[in-house]
Amino acid sequence: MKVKSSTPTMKDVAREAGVALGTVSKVFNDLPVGESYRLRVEQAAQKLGYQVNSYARGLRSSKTGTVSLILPNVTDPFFSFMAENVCLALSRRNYRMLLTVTGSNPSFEQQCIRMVEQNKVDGIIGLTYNPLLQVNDNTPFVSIDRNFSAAVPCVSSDNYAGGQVAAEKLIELGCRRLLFFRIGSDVAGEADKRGVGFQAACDLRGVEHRSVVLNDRDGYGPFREYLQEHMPGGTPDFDGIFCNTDRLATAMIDILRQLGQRVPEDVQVIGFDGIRHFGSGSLYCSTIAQPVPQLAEACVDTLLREDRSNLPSLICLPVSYIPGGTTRD
Amino acid sequence: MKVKSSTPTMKDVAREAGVALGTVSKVFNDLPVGESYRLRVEQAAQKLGYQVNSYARGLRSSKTGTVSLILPNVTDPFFSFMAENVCLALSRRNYRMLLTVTGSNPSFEQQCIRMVEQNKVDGIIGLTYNPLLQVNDNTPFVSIDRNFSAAVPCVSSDNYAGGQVAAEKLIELGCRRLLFFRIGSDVAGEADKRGVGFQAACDLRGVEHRSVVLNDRDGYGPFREYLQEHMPGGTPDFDGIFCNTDRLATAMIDILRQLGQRVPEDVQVIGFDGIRHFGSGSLYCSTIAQPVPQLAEACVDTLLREDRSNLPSLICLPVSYIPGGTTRD
DNA sequence: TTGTAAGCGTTATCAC
DNA sequence: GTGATAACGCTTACAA
Repeated sequence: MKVKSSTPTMKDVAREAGVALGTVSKVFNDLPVGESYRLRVEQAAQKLGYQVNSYARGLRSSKTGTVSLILPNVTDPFFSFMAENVCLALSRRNYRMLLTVTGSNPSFEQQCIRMVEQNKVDGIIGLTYNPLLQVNDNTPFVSIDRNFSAAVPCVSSDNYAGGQVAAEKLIELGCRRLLFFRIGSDVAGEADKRGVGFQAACDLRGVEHRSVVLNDRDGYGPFREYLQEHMPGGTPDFDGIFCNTDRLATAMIDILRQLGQRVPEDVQVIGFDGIRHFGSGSLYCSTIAQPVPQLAEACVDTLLREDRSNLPSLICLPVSYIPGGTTRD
Repeated sequence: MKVKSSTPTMKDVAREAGVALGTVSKVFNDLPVGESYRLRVEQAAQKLGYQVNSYARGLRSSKTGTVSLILPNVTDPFFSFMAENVCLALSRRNYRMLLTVTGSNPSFEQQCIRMVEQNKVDGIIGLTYNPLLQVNDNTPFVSIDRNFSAAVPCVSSDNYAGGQVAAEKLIELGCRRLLFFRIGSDVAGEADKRGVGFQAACDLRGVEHRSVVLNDRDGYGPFREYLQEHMPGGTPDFDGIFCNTDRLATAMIDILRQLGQRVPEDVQVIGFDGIRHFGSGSLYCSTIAQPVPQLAEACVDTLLREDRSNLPSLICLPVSYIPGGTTRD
């Protein structure tokens, strides 16, 4: 399976083709070259198995064909799906992906940025939690779900609309006493709009709603307590819950069932993300699905745009409601 | 959040520190340098925010500090967990990870190898399905789960022992009529030993066992039919199933339940991998868990070893049985 | 349109 | 131990 080879250089190709070094370079950069020359160079390159050395090219022209993706982790299905789609979108454009997982550690995030800057990538796509992140001005950066400033394009789902749709669906399906559960980091992000949209839609329709908002470090305990306390005599004083992620939703569904409630008969639940079961591909819950392939494409597209003079500061992609068995539809 | 900077070079650091260029280089390569000089250089570098340009270094010394990981996908929890752990293991050693997903497409796998070779990575860790994969002899390569030849180190779980343990557990828990279900690619791999170990252990204990072995493209249909056909009058003629992956196990458990069987009361099931539920972190089934962090560490360790003269051709790491509710323990 | 030559930032080889 | 200098493989003016 292994194969010998003493990596040929442009000089070798030039000699083989009987042309000058510069001509070979031009061929590989799609610059105008006499057709007969181009052919000879291509044949010579083929014969020698030549490939441009991207480090030499990177050194000379600061174009490395590499983009760095920075993610908190890649075990969460949303992130791993994102990683896969970014990787594919980059492959299509003949770019490579440098992946770094930060464990949501702000200082490590900063360190990663430094490391990839040193590595001279053509750009960075980051889903980070460090609000003070310092990124070198000449490294194109696209943020996922976090709006740093107008100068840094942010790609996200239409979280606000997603929250609205969740509320409308629950109401349409008969709910009148709604709950919004949210757990996440303290860092402000686009995802916060899920709750805002949800509440706005409830208010608009005059439907009662309450919120429980926690930080990651609180764990699910307070949610459980809330649910328990709001079931006097075993009957819940709520009939629908919108959770800010599918992960939270599945956890809440488990708790509800443990507490003797039926989902979706007694309580309907909608999550957010559109995570699918690893085996069957079915949903864990009814959900507002994020368009991950499109998000990935938008990130790559925005990052690699030729003209970076006036980039959009926010790119919002439409979400879609998908029934997943935890609502009565 | 953005910050100005016109990337300083070694020359700048040298000037700032009042030393020669070569001295700066030595400091950054941990070569012997007078202590006072080292200090001055470090201060100057700090002050200027200098970082070595890894492309220049890569061009000159062919050490790029980058390793490529090639995986079929990163949405399968086993692969994504692997990716994350490889990434972390590399980060610890100050290496970057270039990730490529191949979609199990053999020709694309080959193309990826070419691409990363062009990118001059320090090594490749690959989980591939192309049996004819051509890898440049001077690019260190470590294979996951596939034994190409003695020259290519392969890292895998102790699949044989895992199969044995699965059989022993099921027998210990009262099973007497066992089934082995396997689905996967045609390409021979270490994972094939799961079935071998299972069967050997059954034979050793004189316990009846049958196998159903399918190819990915067959889908689960034939398994369902097999199960149905082997339940005359609703009573299965088997009482334990070992599946070659957790994914398959969860699918079979679903089917068994649809067919009116109770798991684990009527039929006990053990899977392989140790995949955990994305939300709760609980297992999907009783399983033979692969030591993914250790596998990742072993890959990186083997790939980056200084002395590559006599590498092991196979590194087998111990697996462990974990009850997950689909066995009676 | 083609060939020549000067670097890009590092590392490594020498004299000092 | 330290400091000039020649590569590494490529791109890109610029000259032919």
